[in-house]
Amino acid sequence: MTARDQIPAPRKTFRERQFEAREEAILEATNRLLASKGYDTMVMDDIAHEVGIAKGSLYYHFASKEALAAAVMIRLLSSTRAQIAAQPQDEPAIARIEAVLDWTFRERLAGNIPHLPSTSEALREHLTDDPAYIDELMALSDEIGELIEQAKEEGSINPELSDPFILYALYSRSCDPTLDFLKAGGAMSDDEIVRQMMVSTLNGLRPVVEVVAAD
Amino acid sequence: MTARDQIPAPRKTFRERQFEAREEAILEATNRLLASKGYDTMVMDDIAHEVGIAKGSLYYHFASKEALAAAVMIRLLSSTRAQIAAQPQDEPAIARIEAVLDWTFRERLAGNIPHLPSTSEALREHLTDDPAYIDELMALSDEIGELIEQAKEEGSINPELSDPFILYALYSRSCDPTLDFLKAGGAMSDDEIVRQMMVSTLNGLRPVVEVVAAD
DNA sequence: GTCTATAGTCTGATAGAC
DNA sequence: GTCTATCAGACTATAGAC
Repeated sequence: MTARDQIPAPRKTFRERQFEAREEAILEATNRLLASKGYDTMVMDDIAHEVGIAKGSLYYHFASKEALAAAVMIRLLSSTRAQIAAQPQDEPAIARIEAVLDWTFRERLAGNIPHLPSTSEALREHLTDDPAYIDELMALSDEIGELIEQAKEEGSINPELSDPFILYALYSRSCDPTLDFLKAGGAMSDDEIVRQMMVSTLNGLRPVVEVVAAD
Repeated sequence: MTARDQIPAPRKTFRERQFEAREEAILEATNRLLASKGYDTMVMDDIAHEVGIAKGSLYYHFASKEALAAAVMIRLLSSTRAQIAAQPQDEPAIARIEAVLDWTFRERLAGNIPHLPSTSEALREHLTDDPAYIDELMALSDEIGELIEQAKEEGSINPELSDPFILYALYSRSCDPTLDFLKAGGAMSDDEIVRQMMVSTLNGLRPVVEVVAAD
């Protein structure tokens, strides 16, 4: 903003770079642990051990376990938004919803997504008090809401289902434990699991076909 | 088993009756608390206070918090089985599935069902080690599996969805957080919530209607 | 009332970026 | 030479099962 604009201010010292890299490593490790153990079971020592740093250092980067978990969740929301943004704008809305859902299922199967459902009560409260989290969640919900509206206009979603219902249903499918059960069962390939999840989810939202008697 | 069988009910019965009544009261209170607060948030003092007994007395009836929660879950499974059993045998299987699902949603909305999804990791492990719970769960799963098979034979379920998938999907819908979100939103009546849940769930399982071009 | 688990703090030392 | 992120790890405080 000053006359010094000639220097684009990439004044990132190596120190800052390392600081950020470590922070990213902490987030990455926490993400993994959250996906595998869940919030309650994961203890701060686990994270410290996984990253290979002292527990105290964690608190250099994040004020609390909850704040750390919140940062991970925000990261998840924003990578989901990135997926939406990456969809070709000329595709019909329903196809874009489908693609994002497909991506979500596959990420879940790969163990890259911390599961919200078993999120602790304490964490949920903290989350709803975190403006950064709320902002990100609202932004994502708006974007999905937009897709839902478009898909309805295109006639590819059942109009008797309300917009909030569809939004929540999509969130719910993203966390659906069915995926974990089938994966744990080991009898189905990942592709097959995703296929059945997609089929039943999308058919559930599709408009009902009126079968007219042909006489 | 002894010669004393001639006396069918010694005065112990009264005591037993009270014991059982108290046990039922504990289960009822725990059920309520589990439904409203969830497992982690619910502390043993809550239960003792709710029932109006000393905390120590809880341990006279149940060995641990987990055992108590397990007993509540078994109770839930068996009341679900009772619902299935109460369905008229001459109805098509899909109608019976529909009726049980409807009952489940309404019980949830009424706050009578402890929500499984936020079940803690520790509890889940305990549950899977509890033969009584496993037995009940398997029995219920068998009964639902039976209905699924029948419904498939009747042509009312999409044959490209596997039986385990459908079973898990039904369990999943029973715990679907969408219900809680919509209820919390307050913008929809209970009937409307149930209607949309039913529509999307059942359409998701229904066979795909082939639309044949009419030329 | 007892005991355990664990989030979170404090300390004093250290290496290395500035 | 100073500052800063880090270390190891003992320590406190608290909640909650039992």
